[in-house]
Amino acid sequence: MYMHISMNLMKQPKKTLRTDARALVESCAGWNSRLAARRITAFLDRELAGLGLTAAQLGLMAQIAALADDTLGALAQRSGLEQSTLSRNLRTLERERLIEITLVETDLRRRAVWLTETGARRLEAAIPVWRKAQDKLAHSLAPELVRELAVQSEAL
Amino acid sequence: MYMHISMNLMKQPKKTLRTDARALVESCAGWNSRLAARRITAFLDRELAGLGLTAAQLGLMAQIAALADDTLGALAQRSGLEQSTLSRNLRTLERERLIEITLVETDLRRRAVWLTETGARRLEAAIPVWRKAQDKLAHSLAPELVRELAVQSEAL
DNA sequence: TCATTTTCCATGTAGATACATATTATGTAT
DNA sequence: ATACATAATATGTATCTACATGGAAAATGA
Repeated sequence: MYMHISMNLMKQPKKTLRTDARALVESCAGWNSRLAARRITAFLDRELAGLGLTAAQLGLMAQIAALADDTLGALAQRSGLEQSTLSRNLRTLERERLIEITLVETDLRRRAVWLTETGARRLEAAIPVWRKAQDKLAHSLAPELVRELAVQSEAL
Repeated sequence: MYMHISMNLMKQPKKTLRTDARALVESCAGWNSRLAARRITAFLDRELAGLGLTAAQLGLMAQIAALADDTLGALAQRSGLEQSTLSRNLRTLERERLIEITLVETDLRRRAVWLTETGARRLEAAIPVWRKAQDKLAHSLAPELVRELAVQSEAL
């Protein structure tokens, strides 16, 4: 307590700031989670190279393939993506004819998404490659750990 | 094993694809790491609202404050960011006069970064808020887990 | 010293992400 | 039935991210 006061009086904000900054860099869940995500995504992108799908696109297409209720809102919810983000991410898949988006007859505000034949084939081809990549990745870190993190982060 | 063969012969690629897709969605380290990062970042952004720094900017400024050797290349290395990504992320901080980037006299290819007085004050103000946010976040997930993940992902 | 290579950084291009806002369609209350 | 509120999605704007490439400076080699 006294030390804290004296530090303030000593006017060495630079040094304190550097120390605090180092603590943040070391322990910040935000920074570290993004760092891990960048590295893992880069790794998967390398492994998936040549398949015509990035790791992010593969994930999104799997979400679409896995979904029964397939309106954009439900998909955004399940994906943990902003509705507007999803809207734009879908656009690139749509442009490549991997998915289709159409009106829902019973409610013209809604849109439904599904994989095209091309999209289904592309996803089907990517999955075994993804499996190998995931196994390889598991040598360095446990996917269940990442899964656990994703689950826990839902509460935030 | 027999079942696997018979499934292939049964030609139900749709159903198999859906099952595979669900497995991917559940377990993919890429998808899950990005999902967790999105959620954690969104949480921190909410907690930091009004400070004039996003979670990403706070992290980057802390990296700068923590760094002794402060050329862009070294910073990119330490940050685990692409050099080009770093270059652009710095630009927004520079525009707000939170950092300064100048030539290194002894090697005109290099640039050095540091916090301005404004930047240092902004960071100093943000740190206690970040600490509170990190503590609050720790109720839902362990930051050490995220840290561990970041460390392990370096090997990929 | 001059040509070549290498290093460092910026920029072109493009996808991923989110907040605020606009748009259109549906639901509701009078 | 009309006016208003609500819901689903798209769009404007901005940051984050990375790959490929370009430009300038330094290092290297002959």
